Amino acid sequence: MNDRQDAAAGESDLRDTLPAKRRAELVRLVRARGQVTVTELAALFDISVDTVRRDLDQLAERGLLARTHGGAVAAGDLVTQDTPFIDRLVRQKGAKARIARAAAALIGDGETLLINGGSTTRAAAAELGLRRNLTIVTNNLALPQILPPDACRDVYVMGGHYRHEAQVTLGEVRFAFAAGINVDTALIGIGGISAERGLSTTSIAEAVMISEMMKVARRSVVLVDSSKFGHDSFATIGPLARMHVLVTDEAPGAELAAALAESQVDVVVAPG
Amino acid sequence: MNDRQDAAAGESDLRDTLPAKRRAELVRLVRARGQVTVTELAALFDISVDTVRRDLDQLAERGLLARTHGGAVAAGDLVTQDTPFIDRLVRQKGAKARIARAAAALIGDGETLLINGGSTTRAAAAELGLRRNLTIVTNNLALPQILPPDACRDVYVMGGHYRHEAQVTLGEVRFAFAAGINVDTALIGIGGISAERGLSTTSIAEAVMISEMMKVARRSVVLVDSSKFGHDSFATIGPLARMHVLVTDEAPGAELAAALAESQVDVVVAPG
DNA sequence: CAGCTTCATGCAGTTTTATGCTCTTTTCAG
DNA sequence: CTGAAAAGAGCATAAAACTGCATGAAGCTG
Repeated sequence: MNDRQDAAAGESDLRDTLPAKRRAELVRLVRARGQVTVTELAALFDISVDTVRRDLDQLAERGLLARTHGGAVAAGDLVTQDTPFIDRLVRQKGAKARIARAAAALIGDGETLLINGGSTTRAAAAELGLRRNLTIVTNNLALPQILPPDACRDVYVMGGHYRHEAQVTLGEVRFAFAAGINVDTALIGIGGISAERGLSTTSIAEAVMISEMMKVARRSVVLVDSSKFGHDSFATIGPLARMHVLVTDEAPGAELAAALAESQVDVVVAPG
Repeated sequence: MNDRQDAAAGESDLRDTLPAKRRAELVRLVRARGQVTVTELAALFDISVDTVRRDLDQLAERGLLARTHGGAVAAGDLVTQDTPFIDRLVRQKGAKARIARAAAALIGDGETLLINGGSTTRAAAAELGLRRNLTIVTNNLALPQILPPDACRDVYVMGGHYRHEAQVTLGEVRFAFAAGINVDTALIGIGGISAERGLSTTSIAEAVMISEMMKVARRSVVLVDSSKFGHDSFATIGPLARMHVLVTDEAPGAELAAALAESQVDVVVAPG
């Protein structure tokens, strides 16, 4: 390793930087290079590998990068996709799978569905193996491949700008909804839900997309696990009353439960 | 930088990648090429064949690819295509990959591209690793994941009806092109080409889609291997004059060559 | 300012992971 | 049917990760 001057610009004298700035620098590095190793960073910042590891863990927790054995890579660069096969019908007992099953149970044969991105809705889609003659519209590019083929009469993918990290398209609304569709049910995964701020998600584009989806659906089913109760994501989608059914893994607390009741939302708690 | 010349752009310097990133890269590779061999990967990543095998096994377990004797193929390809063994790789290296490289060489930095479905255009897209600031619009749902991330400023996916066998969307044209786009170049893979009937492909919907794509592109580049010379697919796209450049692996015969010349089509024969 | 807490850091010991090597078994092509 | 290539099963090793702990700086409190 080099003592001081590094070849690449912007990496000179990274020693004696404050922890917070060091982490910011670290994120910049991993984004620029694509990948970094723990030992490499330790030498670069002149700190121990333990500190580097702790930094990386913390940044990974915040979703700013993806931790791997030996180092870290840029956030979107890892494959985290689940198995696209139907044998998941039995497996998995986590909250997400339970929610997925409960949500799938709400769907009847022949329905038209609108499904947005996110791992929970993806899991729900995979649980639709026993349904028939479904028509499905989605902005999740991974979904068509994992949908049980026998269950779907037609699958439509919404066009738009591709967002690499989430494998979804997010569009100028005209672009996505030009056909003017109407559906029975929208299956929506979100980022946060609270009594005060209602429903929220990570980006404004996605919030707009979800809002549009809810408008064209006769019934809006929101899938969210209990860890997101009382937590608000960046972009607000709308008030609780915008959804008709909430599917989750644990009963919400008193405040949220009251707000949901007032908004006439059916709450489905997935059985263990 | 490298002492080994890399077969394709976007595959440069795959050695010394972190295990997790290497597997992600591996998935991208197999999706782009359709299939890969163990020995080839071992050389590419500079690791032992044992490690490659373990990687492939693990990824197959997660359903991200399908394992075969000698290598692996893309997840969906095992069922739909009759791929008994990897010998197709040899054939592909001969024709498809050469065409892909030659086509990618026609693209400059900052261009806007329209790319349709098909394995040849998919291979060409994977060769764009050295380009920068591309804007890409496609109806191929597998493409966004195999496009070299550094090469693309924006990726748009066209909405429409999902066709499972080909992993593409085929739309009511309004649905797909509502935004009214205009692009520099259309990269088009087709099913057949002949002096009498011109360009053709497998389905009417796809023929309509390709026809629309060619209309909004300033330059239409058609990719087709020599086995399709003189062969007509089910649905006619239009006359030869609709395209500007033909990229193929062998010079066409006299009759077709004459027709191409008359239609003022530039013929690019990919070097061996 | 003394005493307390919090945080960041580094160190040592243990556990896990990743990798390559060898040997045997299986698969595939001619 | 036979030989070569590929796969599978152990095994050894080195790197990385995890755990608990000690240290020292910074910040807060009365």
